[in-house]
Amino acid sequence: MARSTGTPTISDVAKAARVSRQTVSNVINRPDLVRPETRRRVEGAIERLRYRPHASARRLRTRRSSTIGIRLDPVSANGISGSVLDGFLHALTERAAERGIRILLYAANGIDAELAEFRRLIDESEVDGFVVTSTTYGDRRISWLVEQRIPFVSFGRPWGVADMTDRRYRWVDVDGAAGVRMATEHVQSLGAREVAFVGWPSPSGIGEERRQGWIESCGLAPERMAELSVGVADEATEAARAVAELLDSSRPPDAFVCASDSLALGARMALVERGLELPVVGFDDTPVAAAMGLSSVSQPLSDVAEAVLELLMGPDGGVVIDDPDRLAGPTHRLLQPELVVRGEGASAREEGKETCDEDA
Amino acid sequence: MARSTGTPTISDVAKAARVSRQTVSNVINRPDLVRPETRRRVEGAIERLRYRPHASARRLRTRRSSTIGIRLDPVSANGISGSVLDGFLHALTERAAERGIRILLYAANGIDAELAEFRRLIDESEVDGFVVTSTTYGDRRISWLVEQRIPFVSFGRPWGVADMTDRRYRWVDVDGAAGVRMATEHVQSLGAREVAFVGWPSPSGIGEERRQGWIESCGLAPERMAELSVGVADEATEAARAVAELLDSSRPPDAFVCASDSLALGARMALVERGLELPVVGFDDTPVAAAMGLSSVSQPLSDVAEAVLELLMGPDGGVVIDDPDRLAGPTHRLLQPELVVRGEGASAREEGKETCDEDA
DNA sequence: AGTCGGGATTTGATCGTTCAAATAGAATCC
DNA sequence: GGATTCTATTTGAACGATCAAATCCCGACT
Repeated sequence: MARSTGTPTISDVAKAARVSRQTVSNVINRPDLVRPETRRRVEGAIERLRYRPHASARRLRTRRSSTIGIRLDPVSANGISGSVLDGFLHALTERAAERGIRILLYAANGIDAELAEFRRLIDESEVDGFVVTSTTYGDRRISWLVEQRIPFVSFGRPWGVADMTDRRYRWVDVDGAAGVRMATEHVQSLGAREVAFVGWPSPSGIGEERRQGWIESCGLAPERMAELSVGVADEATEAARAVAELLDSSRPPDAFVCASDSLALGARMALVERGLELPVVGFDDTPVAAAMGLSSVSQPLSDVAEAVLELLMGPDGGVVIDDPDRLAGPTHRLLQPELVVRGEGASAREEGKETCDEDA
Repeated sequence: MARSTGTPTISDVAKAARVSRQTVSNVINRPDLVRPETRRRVEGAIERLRYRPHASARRLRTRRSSTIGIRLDPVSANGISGSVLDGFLHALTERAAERGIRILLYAANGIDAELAEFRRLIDESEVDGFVVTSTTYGDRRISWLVEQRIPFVSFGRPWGVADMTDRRYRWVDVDGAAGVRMATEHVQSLGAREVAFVGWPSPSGIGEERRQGWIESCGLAPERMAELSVGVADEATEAARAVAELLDSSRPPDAFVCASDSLALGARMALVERGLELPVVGFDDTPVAAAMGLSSVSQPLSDVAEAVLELLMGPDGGVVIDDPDRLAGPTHRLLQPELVVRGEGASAREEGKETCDEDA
C-alpha cells in the first residue's frame, strides 16, 4: 500500500494521521463531521505528505465529472466578435474554478458533428453538462439537448422557439435592444437628431433585437426610419459602402449606431474618407473599438458567466443540476449591457497596457 | 452487475457477447489481439448496447488523463492579437481530438498563481502535461516546469534562455524574422524603396526578432535605418502618432511594415487622415487586418498545433511523453509564416462569410 | 503419443476514492 | 440502570476500467 515512492494516496494520509480512509475523506469533503482535534491532525498529515485527491478516482466513485463542455467556434465564423466568446470563456473558466468545476473544450464542424460530440462526452462521463453559445434561429442543438435531458445553459436566447420561458431550457442573454437604446440616446445627447442604424440582414434574431432598440429610441417618422436603417453582412467593407451611400444622399444622417464593431469600423472608415467627424457607436466593445477609440456597447461577460453557472448548478452549488425543476427561481436571465464611451469628450485613456509580448 | 437501468459497463457488453471483460477491452484497445469472429461479435454487442467506456475509470486504471492543460490568457492582456491564441486553441483542440486527447482550460492571474495551478493539475492527475503560450523574456514558468520534470511544450521560443536547443525544453515557434522579410520584400516589389518598420520598444524578444527581418531586407544605410525604425506600445493610437511623425518629416518613407496588426491599423489611420495610399503590412492576420483589407503575415496555427502535439506525444502517439529523450528527432521546431496579400492588386474577396449570428 | 509453442481468452488483483452501513463511545432520558 | 439518541469513526463494498499472469486450445514438431 503505502509505498514510499509515487504520489501519496488517501490511505497514506490515513495511516500517517492514525485514522481511517473515510475520516480523511470527510476532512476534505465534509469537515463539519470531523472532531476539530482529529481534523487538525489529518490536515497536518495532508500538508506534510502533500496529498491531493486523484481526480479520476473521485469522479469514478461519485459519478460526477465536475466538468463542463464548451465548444470553441471555428475562427472563420466569428471574425472580430470572436473576442466576445473569448472574454466569456475566460470569465467562465475563472468562475467555474471557484466552484471546483473544470472547463473542457471541444471542436465540431457543423451541427451533426456537435450533436455527436454532445453524446460522446456525456456517454463517456467526460462532462456533466454543456454551455452552448452562438445560438441561431431555431437552433437544433437546443431542442436536441432538451429532448435528451442533457443539462445545459445557453448564452443567447432561444430565437424562434415557441416558449422562451420553458423551464426545461435555461438561458442567459444580454439585452441588446437596451444596449442600442443607450447608444442612440448617447449620440442624441451629443446633439445628433438623425441617427442611422447599421445592422445585419433580416433573418437574424440578435440583429432584429438590436434594431428594435434603435426603433424605440430614434424618434424618427416611419418613412425616415426606413431610409436610415440598413442591413449588411458583418464586414467593415460592406458597412463602409452602405454608410458612404447614406452620407452621399440628399439627407445624410448625423450619427451611426451599429450592431457590431465590425460595422462601426466600416462606418468610421467611410467618415474618415470624407473628412467627417460624426459619432459612431459599435457593439461588443472588442479590441478594435478600443484601438480605434470608438464608443461601444459592452456585454457584462463576467456576470453572464456567473449567471450561466448559477443556472447550471444553483446559487452556489458545485454540482450540475439535472432537472431544472430542482432549481429555485427563474431558469433564464436577461442582463443589461453598458455603454463604453470613447473619443470626443471622454478622456481617451483609461486602460493601461504594458506587455508587447502578445505573440504565440 | 448488469442492471438493466443506467449506462452499460464493459461487463454488460462481455455478458452480451459471451466473452470476458478483458476481451471487450481488447476489442477496444488492442483489436489486433482478438480473433476476427470474436471481434465482430463484441463489436455487435457494443453497438447494440451503445456502450462507451467510462473516461474516469479508464484514467484511474491507466494512470493517464489523456488531457492537456492550457491557460486562457486574461483578455485585457492580449488585445487584438488575442485572436492568435484563439486560432491556435481551436487548431489544438481539433488536432488533439484526433489523438484522443482533451484540452482543459485554466485561468491564472500572475506567474505564481499559474505555477500553483500547474502543481494542482498535475498532482490531482487532472492533466498529463501543458501547452504554454505567451512566453516572455526569461519566463519563470519554463525553468520551473523543466525543473519539476512536468511535460510541456511551448508555443514561443525561450527568449533569454541560455541554450535554446536544450532537449529538456520542447518548443514550437514561427519564424517572425522571415515573415517580416517577406512583408518587406512584398512592398518593395510594389515599388517601395524606403520601407519603415513600426515595432515595439526594446525588451521584447519577439519584437526584436521581427525587426531583424526588416533590417536584413530593407537595404537601407545604417543611419537611414535608425530614422525609419520606430518602437511604440502595441496600440493603434500610439502607432498612428509615430507614423504621422514619420510622414511629416522631411524624408517620409514610402511603405510601412509593422510588428502587429494593431500597429498596422494605426499606420493606416495616419495615412488615411492624410489622404495617402502607401502600402502597409501587419502581422498575425487578425480579423482586423481582414476587415481593413490590410496585408498581413499569417502564422500557420494549424501546423503549430500539430507540431506541438508531435513534440508532446511523438509523431502519431496518443500518450504524452515524459522524458524528451525518448523523443526521436529534434525537440523544437521553427515554422515558416505566410504573407496574406490584400487590397491593391489582390482580389480583395477570398473568404466567404454568411452568418450574422456571431453573438454570444 | 507426448511435448512444445504460441495465439486467443479468461482470471484475479488493482487503480484511489466515496458510499452505505456498522460500530464504538459519550451523553440524555425516564 | 438500561434503553435511547447522537456524534465520531471505521469497515467492507463498490465505481468501471486495465494490467499481469494464468489458462485454454490447437496445430506442429520430434
